[in-house]
Amino acid sequence: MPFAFRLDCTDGPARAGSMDTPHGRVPTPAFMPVATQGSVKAVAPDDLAAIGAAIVLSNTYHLMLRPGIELIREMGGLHRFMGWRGPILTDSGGFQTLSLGSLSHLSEEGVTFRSHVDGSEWFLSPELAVEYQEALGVDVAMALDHCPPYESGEAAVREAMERTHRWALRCRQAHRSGEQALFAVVQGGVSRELRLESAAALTAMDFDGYAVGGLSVGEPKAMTYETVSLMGETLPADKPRYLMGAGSPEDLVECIGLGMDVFDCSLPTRVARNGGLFTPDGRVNVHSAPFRERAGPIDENCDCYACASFSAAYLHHLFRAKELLAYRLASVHNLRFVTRLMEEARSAIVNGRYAEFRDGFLARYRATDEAVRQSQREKWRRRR
RNA sequence: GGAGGGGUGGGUGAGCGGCUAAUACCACCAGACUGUAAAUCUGGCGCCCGGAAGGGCUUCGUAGGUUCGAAUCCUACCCCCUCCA
Repeated sequence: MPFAFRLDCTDGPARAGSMDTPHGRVPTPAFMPVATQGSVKAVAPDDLAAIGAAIVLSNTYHLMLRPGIELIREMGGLHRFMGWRGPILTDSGGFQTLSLGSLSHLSEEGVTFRSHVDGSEWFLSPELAVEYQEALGVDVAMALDHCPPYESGEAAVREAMERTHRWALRCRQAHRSGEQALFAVVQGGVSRELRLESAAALTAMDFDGYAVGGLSVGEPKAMTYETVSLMGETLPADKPRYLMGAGSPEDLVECIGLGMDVFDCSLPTRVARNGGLFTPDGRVNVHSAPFRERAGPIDENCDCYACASFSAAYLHHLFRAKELLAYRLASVHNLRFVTRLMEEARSAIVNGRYAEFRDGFLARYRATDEAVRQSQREKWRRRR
């Protein structure tokens, strides 16, 4: 089955739809757990299925370094290799030109970089990124882009954007697979003008979907939302919009409201491994003292395996003892939290009550967050 | 009974005349984390005042002593460990 996106309904800028892929349907809004190296850290595919995750993201960059694209191809493709039957989207490695900036060098041809694994020298071009993703057999491939740091000047942002466009075209031309979708990445920093220009240039090349890249890289939140909002208004309505790298509960709820369909983020799983757990009343740290004797689950109303089966005190203990189960349970919980958030958002959109849903969620999530901070501040003050 | 070694902040354990309110690790208390080089990183951790800079007070088994100055040297005492009998 070739890739197809269907928009089911809208509620203001918010959209409910679905992406059909060779490995199944993805209802949107959708959150993609991040499986950088072919594994969502600390959780198994069974867990992902139980969580209700419809699609996961993996990374071409990491997989090419280890274990190597050719090996995965020989093992029957990434799906078989990692034991995941559902859809997979791979990032091209574009983000690593930023996050591993000190190890990489950009040229028009592509990016040369040193492996963080063994120091060896590697090269990735738009053509290779496409070839590799085809070899991995993933459902959605991303065009290689250049994601500049937030601190970059206007000229550098423009340069990165224009290079991204040229690379996107090369990816488009190199892309052969009829089954696999290819998404392009809009760049342009927080400049309205550049973003409009980028969206127009890439839309003209006709991709299967459009990602908004270059955000959540340290810019003020207001600028993120402003840019996302602009993209929600600008990108073609009949194609999926993927906001790359955003995944805090607040960002998800806000950005769905601004017209985004798909998200990925390492935050839920990374934060989980450090004891940070999402609840409707804000993020809590189960490693902290207040949870030592809490008999109830982390979140009374959560239907995840961790909350259904274990007390907060037990999770607290697992973290203190550095038991490996802690990472799994916490990751399962956070992934279920954001996945359920997607389900609830979709339902709200379908019922034409998205604004209400969003405002209600944010008010509660932030209010308690703020109350907790306030009480912490007072605690500090009293101690001193 | 004889010979030797040792007692340092919640724990392990450095220091062995001034640079030491005292290294480091752990524990503990917090914070950060957004297309994952992350089961990571950062800060705090004797008491009091201060937002901080900083200031004051009390600490290295106990009690004395030597010295301008002691966790560091001396004496006595208490306790612990090892080996021999």
